[in-house]
Amino acid sequence: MSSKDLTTRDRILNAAWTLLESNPGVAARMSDIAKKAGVSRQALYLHFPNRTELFIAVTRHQDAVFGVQDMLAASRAAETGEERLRAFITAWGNYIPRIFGVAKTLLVMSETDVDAAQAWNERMADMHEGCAAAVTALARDGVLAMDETEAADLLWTLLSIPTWEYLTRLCGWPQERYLSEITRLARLGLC
Amino acid sequence: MSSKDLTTRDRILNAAWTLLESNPGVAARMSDIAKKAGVSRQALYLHFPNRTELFIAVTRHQDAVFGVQDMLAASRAAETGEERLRAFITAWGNYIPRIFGVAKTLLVMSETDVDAAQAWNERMADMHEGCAAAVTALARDGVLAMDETEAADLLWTLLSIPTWEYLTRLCGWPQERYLSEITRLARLGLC
DNA sequence: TCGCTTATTGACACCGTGTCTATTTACACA
DNA sequence: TGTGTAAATAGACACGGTGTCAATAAGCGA
Repeated sequence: MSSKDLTTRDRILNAAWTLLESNPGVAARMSDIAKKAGVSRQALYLHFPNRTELFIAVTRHQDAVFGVQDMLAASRAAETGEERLRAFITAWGNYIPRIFGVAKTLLVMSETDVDAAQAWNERMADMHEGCAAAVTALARDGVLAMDETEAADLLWTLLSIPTWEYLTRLCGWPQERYLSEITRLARLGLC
Repeated sequence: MSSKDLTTRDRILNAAWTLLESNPGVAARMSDIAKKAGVSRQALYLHFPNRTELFIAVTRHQDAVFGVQDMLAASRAAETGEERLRAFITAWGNYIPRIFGVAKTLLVMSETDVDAAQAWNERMADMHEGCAAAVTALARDGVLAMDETEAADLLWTLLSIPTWEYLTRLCGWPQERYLSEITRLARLGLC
C-alpha cells in the first residue's frame, strides 16, 4: 500500500490535497480529511494547529512536490525579453491546473480568514514579482510599449487564477487554447 | 428619518446591502443585519426563506434601483460594432463598482451554496450574452479578427468581476485607467 | 370589539471547529 | 523482559451561527 510507509503527517496532507482537488473552493471538513487519511479527527490537531494552517501546509507541500522553483528558474534563463515572457506564461499557466483545487479554496477562505489571507497574499506577491521581472526584461529589450508597473499589473491579472478558471473551467477552453490566447493577448497588450 | 417610511422588507434589504458593501465577500450574519435594520432576527425569516435568498433579493433590488436594463440598452443603440463594444465595456465596467460588495459575496457563497450558485450563474450567463451580442456586432462590421465564440469568452473574462477586482482593488488602479486599459485590450485582442 | 397580519421573544436542534482528558498502542532502550 | 516516552484514539464538551418553533404582543381595518 502506497500510504502505509508514509508518515501520518504526509497521509493527512495527501488526504486534504485529494479532497480539496476534488472540490475546488470548498473547505473540506476535518472529519472527512481524517477519514480519508485513515486517522482520527484529533490526530489532525496533533500535526496542524487548525484547518487553515493544514491547508496552507498543503500548498507548501505541493510547491515542494512539483518543484515550482525549478519551473520558474527555467523562464529566468531565457535570452530575450519576449522569450522570457513566453516561458513565464507557459510555466505558470501550466502550473495553475495542478494547484487549482487547493489554491481556489485558499482564495475563497482568504475572504474570511486572516491566516489564509496572509498566505494567499504572499503567493500573489511572489507572482507579481515574477511578472514584474518578465516585464523588466521586455523593457530592457526596448519592446515594452507601456509603463512598467502597469504592464506588470496587467500581466499579473491575465495570469491570475480566476482568469484561468473563467476561460478553461467556465468557458471550456482546452489548456492549449488558454495558453496561446493569453500569450497572444499579453504580447499584444504589453508590446 | 429616511428609513421610517420604508417597509420592513426594504429596510432589511438596505441593511444587508450596506453590510455586504462594507465587507465584500463576507456573508454578513443574520443577527447583524437584523440589528442594522432595527428589526428582530426572526423578522428576516418572515420575509426571506434563508440568508442566501435574502442576498439574492439584494442583487435584484440593486438591479432595480440602478436600472441595469436602461444602462445596457444604451450600448445596444450604438451605430458601429466598435462603438457598441466601447459602450458596453463602459456601461458594465462602471456598474461593477456599484455592485461589487454584494456580487463578491454571492460569488464566494456560490462555491458552497447551490442556490447562490444558480443565481450567480444566471447573472454570468446574462453577461456572456451581452458580450456575445457585442462581438456579433463587430463581426457584422467585418472587424472581428477571431472566432466569435472565443471572442465572446475572452471579452467576458476581461469584463469579469475578478479582473476588475485585481486591477482596481489589488493593484490600486483608478477606475478610469481600468476602463481605458480594458477597452484597449479588448479592441487589440478581438479586432 | 373582533379578527387578521406583522413582529417579538425566547427556546431549541443541528452542524462543524477547536479543546480537553483519560486511555491505548507502538517502539526504543536498558 | 519490563519500562518510559511519544503518537494516536475515544469520547465529551464549549462555542458560534443558521434555521425552526411556539407563545405572545402590537397595530389596524371592519
